[in-house]
Formats: sequence, structure tokens, C-alpha cells
Amino acid sequence: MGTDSDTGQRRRDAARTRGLLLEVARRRFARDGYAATTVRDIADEAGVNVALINRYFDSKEGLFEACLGYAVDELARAAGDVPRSDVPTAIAHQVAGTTAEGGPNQVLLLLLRSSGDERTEQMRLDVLRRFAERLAATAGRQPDLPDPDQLMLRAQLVLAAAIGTTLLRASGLQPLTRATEQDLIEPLRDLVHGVLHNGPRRQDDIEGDGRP
Amino acid sequence: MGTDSDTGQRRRDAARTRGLLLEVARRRFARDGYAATTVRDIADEAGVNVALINRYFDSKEGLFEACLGYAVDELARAAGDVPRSDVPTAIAHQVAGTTAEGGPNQVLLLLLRSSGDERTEQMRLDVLRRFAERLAATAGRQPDLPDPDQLMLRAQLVLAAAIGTTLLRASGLQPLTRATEQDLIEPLRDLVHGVLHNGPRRQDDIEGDGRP
DNA sequence: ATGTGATGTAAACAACTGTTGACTTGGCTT
DNA sequence: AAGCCAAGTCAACAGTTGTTTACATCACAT
Repeated sequence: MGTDSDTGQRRRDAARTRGLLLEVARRRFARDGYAATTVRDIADEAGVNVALINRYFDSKEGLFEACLGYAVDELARAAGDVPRSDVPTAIAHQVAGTTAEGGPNQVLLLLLRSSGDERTEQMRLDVLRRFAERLAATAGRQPDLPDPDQLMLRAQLVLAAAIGTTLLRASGLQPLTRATEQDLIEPLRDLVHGVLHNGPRRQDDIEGDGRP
Repeated sequence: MGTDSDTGQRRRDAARTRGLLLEVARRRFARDGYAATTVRDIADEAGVNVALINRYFDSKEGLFEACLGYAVDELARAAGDVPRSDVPTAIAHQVAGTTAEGGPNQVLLLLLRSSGDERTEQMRLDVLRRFAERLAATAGRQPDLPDPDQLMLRAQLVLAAAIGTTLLRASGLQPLTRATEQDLIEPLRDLVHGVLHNGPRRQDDIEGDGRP
């Protein structure tokens, strides 16, 4: 037959195993950080042998880089969906999102987990910078801010808020952790408008996505 | 003599050694996290033998707890200084502050570093919660928010922004890292007012600390 | 000066870390 | 059915980890 009778998937499938390792590694790295996560933890949870990590990813560092690459893609995809209108909603979605698995979002968490490696660290910083740039370009076309550096600073502040919120949610701080995506939208709207628009927020301040 | 001829301090001083270990540990734990920091790193940087960590703090975990305790005290002290008027300035000071050593602030960073220990974790969460409560009580007396849980959520969002900003600054993200305390005050003012006051920010919105 | 307890050191421990090489097993081709 | 290579396992490796034990040394009271 060549396939499992129950699941229909082959018992030996390199792609599937590789993907499984990646999935587990993402969760563990995001939740516990790089140093606190052991390759045996990952392999055991994935149900495969430790040696396969080195076979498919060369090293623990390589596996982490692959996870980071996934986070980059995922973030780019999420950022591409934002129509330039409702940034706060997109952020709330990203912060509260479950990335298809049920746990906390992972993507933003991975972005601030660090191995010691110089190259990986640079990669991580680049993503953060690019994301903040996109944030600045999308949400901040207001003429109030003269200095482009000022705008960038404020965009990074919004990014910092998103990341900090994600972290505190992952820590289990209540009521922040308990809050749903809907609960977060309004406060985040106020935050983004406060930082980026530097002024009052009215209901019809959002163009194109507000209620009719 | 009993003292060093140069420094005037005794060559064997338990209190001094203990303090030295604490100081180094705070910096390393804050910068690299719990798991990535080894007791030998700490002892070497402090210039003493590794065994002294276990003598003075029982274990690595005990040393970490001591660091966390320091952070708690420091934060309580900083929070006590805020006269209830200018919260954003206090936050900016805390985010950009150097805690007397020159490096990034440590205190807020320590608050999100985690060992695996359950008891320590609970301690960490308690501090965060109390700090957010104080933030809510101090800055949010506005009648706009009916639900007290809503106010708490928003206060925790502000805390999240502060912590996230600290983390991104520690990561070396520019221009956020380069920004001085003065540079951060205004954007943070807008952020706090946006989240907690939910409305426009005017120059004379601050009571007691604004320009005459 | 001298013993005595506090302070610091050195070396070793057992457990755990990432990694590797030799080996076994499965699935496909022929 | 046989063979062959990819996919997976096993066991060991060298180094590192936190911790402990036995030993040395300084400071101070006597």
C-alpha cells in the first residue's frame, strides 16, 4: 500500500517530518525562547528522532533560522492584506491571532526571540525595521509630523506596543490574556491614533472600513 | 591593615561580593534572559568563584529571584515618585532610564525574563499586575470608561507598550534605540493619552507639570 | 601570636547539551 | 522478488551546565 491505513499519509515522508519539526519548533521557540528550548524537546514533541533536526536543518541554529523565515513570510502576508485603511484592526488581529494552531500568535513572539548568532540577529532586526517602515507608510500620511525620523520613531512605538502586548498575553497577565480580538480593537485604535495621528479619534476617522 | 591600599575596601567582604554578583546578574539576566545566562558567566564577570553564587543565593534560581526582588523594589520606588500628574514623563524616564549603570534600563526587561520556576513566575505576574493597577489608578480617573475591567485592560496596554519599547531598544532597533528620553516623552504622551484618555491631547492637558 | 570562623578557591560530580557516525528499516523501481 | 537509496533510529561523543565537597586563606578576637 505504502500509506497509513488510518491517515492516508505515508509512514516515511521527509517533507511531512520536516514540516512537523518546523511547526513544533516555532511553538517552542516562540513560547520559551531559543536557549530554553532543547532539540530533544522539539524532536520528542514531534515524535521523531533528534538526529533528524541536524539532517533537515543542519543545526539548532538552522532550525531557528527556518522558523524566523516562516515568521517573516507570515508577517509579510499579513501586512499585504492590510488595505491601508484599518491598521489598528490588522494589528489587533495579529496580536490576538492564533496562527492556525490555537496557541498565542507566535509570529510576533518569534521576532524578539534571539539566538546568539550575529547573522540571525541582523535578519531579525531587518524584519522589525521593514515592518515599522510599512506601518509608517501605511498609517502615517498626516502632515502633522515634519521629521520623517519622528514618524519612524512613532511607528516603532506602535510596533513595540504590539509586541509588548503579545508578550504580556503570552505571560498570562489578566485581563489582557483573556481579552478577545474584538476587545482589543478599540483600545488599539485609540493607541494607534494617539501615537500616529497625534490627535482626537472620531468614529468616522477611519476611511473605507467604518460602519456605513 | 585589612583593607586594599588602593580602593580602601577589604579584600574579603561578603556583602560587597554578594552585591557585585547581584549587579552582574541583573545585567546579564536582563540582557540575555535566564536560560542563556550561565552562572560561570556571572561569576567570571564579577571576578569571583562560581561556588559563591550557591553560597549566597542557594542556586541560580535563587539569584534570579533576588534580581527580580530588586526590580520590584526599584519599580515601586520609581512609581512612588510619580505625583499622579505626568505619567507619560515617568514612563519615558523608566523606558529610557539607565538605572545608574549606563546600559539599558534592566528593570522592565527583568520583569519579562522568565525562569521556568512556578513561584518566580507568579511573583513576576503579581508585579506586572500591581504596576498596571497603579497605572490605572493614577492616570485613568476619566469618566469615559464605564467598565473597570476596560480601564485595567487599557492600563496593561500602556504597560505593554513600555515593555515592548524597552525590548526593542535593547534589540538595537533604530531610531528607537538612539532616541533620548526627551525624544520619547512626546510620543509616549500621545500614546498614553490615546489609550487612557481616549481623546484629543492638548498642551494644557497635563495638570501641574505643564509649562506655565 | 595564635587559633577560629568567615570568605574564597579548586576540582570534581552527574546530568544535560548539540552533534555525529554507524546502523536499521521502509518504500519504490526494476 | 531483489536491490537500492532515502528516511529514520540508536548510541556514543565531547563540551557545558548547575551544584557540591574538600581544601586554602584572610580577618579579627583573644
